[in-house]
Amino acid sequence: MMLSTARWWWSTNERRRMLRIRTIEAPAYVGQRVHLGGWMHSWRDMGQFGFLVLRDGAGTFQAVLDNQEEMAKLRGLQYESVLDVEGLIAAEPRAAVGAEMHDCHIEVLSPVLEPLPFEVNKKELKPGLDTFLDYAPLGLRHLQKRALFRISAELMAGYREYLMQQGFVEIQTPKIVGAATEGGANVFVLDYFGRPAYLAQSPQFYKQMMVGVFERVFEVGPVFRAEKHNTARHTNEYVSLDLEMGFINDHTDVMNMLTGVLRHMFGRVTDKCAREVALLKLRIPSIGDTIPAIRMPAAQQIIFERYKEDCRGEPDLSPQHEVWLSQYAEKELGSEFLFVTHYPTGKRPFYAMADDEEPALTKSFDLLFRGCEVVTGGQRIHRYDQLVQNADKWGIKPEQIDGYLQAFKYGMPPHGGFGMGLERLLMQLTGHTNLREVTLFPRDLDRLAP
RNA sequence: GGGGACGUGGUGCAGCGGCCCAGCAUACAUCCCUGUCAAGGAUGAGACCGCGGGUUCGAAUCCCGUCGUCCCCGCCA
Repeated sequence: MMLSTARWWWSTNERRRMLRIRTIEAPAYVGQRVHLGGWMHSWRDMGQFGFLVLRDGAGTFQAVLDNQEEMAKLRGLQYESVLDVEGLIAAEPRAAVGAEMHDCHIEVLSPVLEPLPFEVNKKELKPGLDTFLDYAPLGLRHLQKRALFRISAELMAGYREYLMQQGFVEIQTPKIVGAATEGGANVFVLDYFGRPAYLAQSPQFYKQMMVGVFERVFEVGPVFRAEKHNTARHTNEYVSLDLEMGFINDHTDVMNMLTGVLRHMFGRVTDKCAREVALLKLRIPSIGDTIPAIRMPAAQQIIFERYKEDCRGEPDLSPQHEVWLSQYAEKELGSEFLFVTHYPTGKRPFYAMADDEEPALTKSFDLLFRGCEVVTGGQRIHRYDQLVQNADKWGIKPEQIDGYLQAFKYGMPPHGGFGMGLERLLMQLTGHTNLREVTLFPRDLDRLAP
């Protein structure tokens, strides 16, 4: 249950100290005079009296005003004005939560005088994405919108909670880096006291180095991709839930850890976000002991047989392929999740461990969730000479990745890990179709503010 | 980087050659209402139909350009 946030509050109305409580705690204070502080969510003037719904960081609560003097204080105020309302919490069966505030005294803490650009107190948020993002500080106050980010917070909390139980240590790796050698995505270049530096596109190298220190590490942090992609499932900055773990047998150990942490994260959302889940009408997926896994070539064979498109031998899956495979997994395997394993060597970074029996394939995996890729991971090469050799094959000179190689030179255990896109996960969980809708302040091709 | 749509009061939409000096919902203003909870009712204000050219007797509507937005693909989380 949520901790009480009740605090003593100096009332300028009453010239005395009174308890300020949060709206969701209010029903527990029936019979007491308290303060509620919050935003004017709605105001329904019925003539002789009116209903004021106050919204705070936790929820909403209704106050009934039947005093013309108090009602007059709301004249000229727009919604979202910040009010302190002092009054008596009374049991009232006609109120939505069985209680409401009576005998209210209002103090206007911060008046809003200009009409809002759009309504934030309606059931659904109306404006288009661009308009919404222009007014994100306001729009994010919408109950559905903020429910989304409360769930996001619990996903992160669940991620941390589970991994710490599993002996992982949380780390923060640098986001300003001196070399951009991982390949794949483009990196942002910045001026570092006259030298070029880059925004980290992944904590990959650093979390691997830290396996040499703690064996098991994880990080929750931003990553930056300078790709000029313009799609509904890409942004240029996102939150990556990373982990890396030592002493594994192969990539399936990492997949099992991922399965466990996801199950825990969803469990935590179910426990802690019941109101948000109900508000958004979410269906939280259940995860059994294991998530089904299918090898890349077999996946392509299924696409060929069931959907009549021949992508066999292609190095990667297209978004359409991922949708099809998810459909297949749901129908035939009863799972909204599906691991696709053994991506070809050429499609994966130089540190990816090749499969023993089929060296053209890697011990790697992607996790598909309701049709979209949300995680990529695998086993890494841990032998120094092999890593140097492979880097060379990818055209990377050892001196470029000096610090990284050092970890391996001085002994690294077999290890692996993954990176999970927080917003991607949230998007799929909440049924949104544009990543920007589930990113607090998205950064994309042409949006840098707010 | 390639392809496809769409720009109409604050917001979200309708209208797609003359019935439109532009309609609806909501927001906003004034008023009515003693149980609202997407409150209801009355009245009112608010848009030179993204911008610039052109076609036409006549353009929100057709054409060209331009800017902006959205979507799909490449790439990826």
